[in-house]
Amino acid sequence: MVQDSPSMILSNDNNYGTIRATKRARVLHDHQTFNQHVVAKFKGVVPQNNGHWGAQIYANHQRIWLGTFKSEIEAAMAYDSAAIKLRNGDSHRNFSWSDSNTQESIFQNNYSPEDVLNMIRDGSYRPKLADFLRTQSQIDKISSPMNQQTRLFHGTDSQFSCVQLFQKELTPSDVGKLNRLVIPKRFAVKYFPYISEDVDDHDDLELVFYDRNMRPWKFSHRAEDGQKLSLIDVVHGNNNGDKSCVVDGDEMQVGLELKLGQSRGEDEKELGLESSSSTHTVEEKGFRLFGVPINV
DNA sequence: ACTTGTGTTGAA
DNA sequence: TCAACACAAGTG
Repeated sequence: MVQDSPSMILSNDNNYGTIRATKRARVLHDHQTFNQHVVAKFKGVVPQNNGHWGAQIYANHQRIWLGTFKSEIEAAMAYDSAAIKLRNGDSHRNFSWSDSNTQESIFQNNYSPEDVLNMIRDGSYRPKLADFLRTQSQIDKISSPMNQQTRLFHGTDSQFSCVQLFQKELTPSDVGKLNRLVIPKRFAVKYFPYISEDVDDHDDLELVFYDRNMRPWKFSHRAEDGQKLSLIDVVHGNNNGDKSCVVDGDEMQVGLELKLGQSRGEDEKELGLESSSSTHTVEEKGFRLFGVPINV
């Protein structure tokens, strides 16, 4: 029932792209009633006496059980997912580090290590990841090729690319003490979820953007459910000393509703900012955006 | 009765 | 760290 091929190549339709799994020879054992040429295995995957496969990962001097799975491949993927969250970049992966893995790490940024582990254990991880990936590709299609500008961010524990949604030149009021960033209404309408003008039925939540240092920038918004990860960045102006604020966005999950506040002009809407980031290292040159020093 | 996952150990 | 193995705890 179990094959003894030393290696196998899987082509996948999902988002793992082409994955090559290298199996390592394993000592034969026969404590199982029959069968038993369980000959190869993935890292972090351990055979169960009933033909199922268990997944485990070691972190901080302790073994963390990830659950049991019907196939060793599922178990191997569970290990990989846990490894992405628990280890930093390094560490062996059962499946090659593809762009999907990169996307997966972005997906995981929405959750704590415990959340990720729990989702892996209760089986909700894969579906959620698939959902995220699906939404992600949808976003890529929406943004027109002309505006599509890929930028590479180097986060503290991840590296990924994203698609620029829009860019806006900062105004004096944007960098003033009003704690708000005004963006053209057309951008809000085009890229953010629709929000009703109804002032009553809504709870204030926050929309978080992450800069290249994965520092969170929280904007007041209105939401119903779900989460979203967006990116924000600052770039140099062309000729003069102007700086521009670039807002990139990658929707991670559906169900979020953004609170854009009151519409002022015919053309603009504003975003209230809570200036979330806790501690920041001081810097010399640059300016402050919502009180947060911006290096240039 | 069968499955899951922890205890434990020896090897890398 | 890591996985092999034994077996107790958990499930229905």
